[in-house]
Amino acid sequence: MQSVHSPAATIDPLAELNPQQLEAVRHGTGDDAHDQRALLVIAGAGSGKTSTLAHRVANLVRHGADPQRMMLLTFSRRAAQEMERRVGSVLQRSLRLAPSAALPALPWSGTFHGIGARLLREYALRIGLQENFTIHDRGDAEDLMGLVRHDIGLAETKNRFPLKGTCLSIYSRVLNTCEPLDRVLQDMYPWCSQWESELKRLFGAYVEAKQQQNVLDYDDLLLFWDEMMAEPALAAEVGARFDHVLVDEYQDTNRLQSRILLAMKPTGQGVTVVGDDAQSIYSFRGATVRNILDFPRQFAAGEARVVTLQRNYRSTQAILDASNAVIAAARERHAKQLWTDKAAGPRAQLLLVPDEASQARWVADQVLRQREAGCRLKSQAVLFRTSSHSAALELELARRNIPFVKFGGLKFLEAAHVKDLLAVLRFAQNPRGRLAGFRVAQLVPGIGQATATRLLDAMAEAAEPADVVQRFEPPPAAREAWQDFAALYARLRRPASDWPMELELARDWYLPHLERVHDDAHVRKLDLDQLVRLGAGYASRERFLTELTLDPPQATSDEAGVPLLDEDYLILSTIHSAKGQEWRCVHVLNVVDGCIPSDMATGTTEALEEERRLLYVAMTRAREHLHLVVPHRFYVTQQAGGGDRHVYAARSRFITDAMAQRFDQVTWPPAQPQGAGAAEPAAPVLQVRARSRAAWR
DNA sequence: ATGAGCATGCTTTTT
DNA sequence: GCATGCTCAT
Repeated sequence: MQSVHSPAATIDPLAELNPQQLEAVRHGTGDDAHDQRALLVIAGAGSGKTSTLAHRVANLVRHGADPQRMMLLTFSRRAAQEMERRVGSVLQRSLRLAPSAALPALPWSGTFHGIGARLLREYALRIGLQENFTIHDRGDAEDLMGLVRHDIGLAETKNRFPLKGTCLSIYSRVLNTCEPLDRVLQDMYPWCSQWESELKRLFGAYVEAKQQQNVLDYDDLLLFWDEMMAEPALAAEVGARFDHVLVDEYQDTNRLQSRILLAMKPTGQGVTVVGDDAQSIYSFRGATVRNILDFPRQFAAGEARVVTLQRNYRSTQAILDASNAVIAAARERHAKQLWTDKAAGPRAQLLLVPDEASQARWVADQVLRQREAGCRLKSQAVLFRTSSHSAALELELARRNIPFVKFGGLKFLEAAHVKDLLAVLRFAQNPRGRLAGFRVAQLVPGIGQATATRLLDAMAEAAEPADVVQRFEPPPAAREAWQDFAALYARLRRPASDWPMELELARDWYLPHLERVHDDAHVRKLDLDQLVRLGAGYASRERFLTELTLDPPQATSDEAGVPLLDEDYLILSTIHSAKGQEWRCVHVLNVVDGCIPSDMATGTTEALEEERRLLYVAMTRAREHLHLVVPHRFYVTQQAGGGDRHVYAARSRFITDAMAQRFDQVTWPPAQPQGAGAAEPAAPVLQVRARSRAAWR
């Protein structure tokens, strides 16, 4: 958001744009209508990218484009909603709509995977899919890979065979990068190269299993879409449905995604992509910067028009100086230097603290200090490489009653009880899904693996698998409990939908089993209640299941419910989840070697370069204040409670000595003449307070 | 055949 | 510190 306007003052919203933004917004419309080339917008951090894209969409609509015939591919549903909101606001101002006028909906906006799922469901019958397919998330996909791996006898090889997770990563990488298996093995998984033929066999069987079970994994959503586009008639039909296809964060797309885009719009007419190669941080998922670098020369009708946005509206010059210095050391990049006419502002700070505990204390202190200085908690963020890095800080914040919301690294959908309840719904949605069925059947006491397998085999044989559930004969001990489940299942299978009522029914059936199996059932029940509340927001069971797996709750606030949103709270986020966002004040934790770059990622130069861009992304989120915290002693995780194994960490290699000159270097706590007590001022205070509280109990 | 009880190992980022 | 995988008694 680059500036604030009073609604009355602005009639031509384009007046607020700079010449390059204007060029991007107007391309192909008005005076420019003769130019129907594809458009590439290279948008540096904070250069008003979202605003430009929103204006472009609004401008197209003003020139007669139909929002129903626009495809907007964004990185998350949140980004899609934000885009919809801002397009609406621009249109409202430019067309002088009444504030109450209905904003144009962009029904085809979402992630590649989300849009893929919708298209595939719509075209299912024409491309040989059943339209009630369910979607496996990463965990499900791994589990299925594990089962298949076991079934075809690769689990007990003489030399250890790659784990199921590794197998899935390899499989996924082959598809997303469109590279042959041997190449991928050589480049990324050299230690698995000896298993090439076995892996090939495994992947074949895995694909077979998915198809028999009417399930798709994440990669299938792109793969089948791509295959659909390889059929000229279908490609033409789908392509013709959309006059405009706009892709945000193009630097984080992979080969498969760019192929889909090209197949839909081979001439490039109506195509807009926006991105910044310096912010590419998803290569672990197969994304490649080549997409954005090669984009201009891909289209039949000629080279794409390229517009570069270098003017930064977000950060002070001091913050840009520091960020520019970090990215300037990158090996290969689209040369570009961000500039601003904002005041210099305070220099970025490099904070040297003794350990993680003091890091947490310093950040908490600093957050409160900034708040006193008028910076709301919501305008401040703490960023970190890995979700677990915020653990110490979370404790400290809780102790001081500082509310926060954490983005990224959420494992809500991975909790066993949440998976159980969702499996019931998925089993009802798609009776051929073995994973869900297997899980659900074993919830019934007296039914274990053997009986569950018997059930699912019978279902796989049957023409109407759902009927098998009703007439299935479990062992006598399980008969009564099975009847209860069969009744629920019949209810869930009724064609007339009574969503979200059926979600409650499923939960009510599940609760006794939850209590039987888990001794912390009361805690887990809260998650289920949350799931039920979440479900009420979706139109149908299918939409709920699909969108929950493709776009799971991002933040703990999604769990905590709406009321919290009114309050002020601090943002905690992984750097990945901070993409596209900005705050007045940003703290980056653990700017030490081993964390940034992660010690998992120092193997190849590519991986290392990505870590550098990650730090760059973190730094460029800041508008006014930027603090990089460097804890000197870093505790080793994964050790039994109370352990004090630690390593002495060095400042991240991305901040060289020369670069450090651009920062204010501060040591905290400041050295005391006597030293004693300086580091732990909080301890005695807390004791006194605890005692005074205890007096009232 | 089931499931309780114990040992082991693995931990980045996300659609 | 948690989930998965194993063993063993029922």
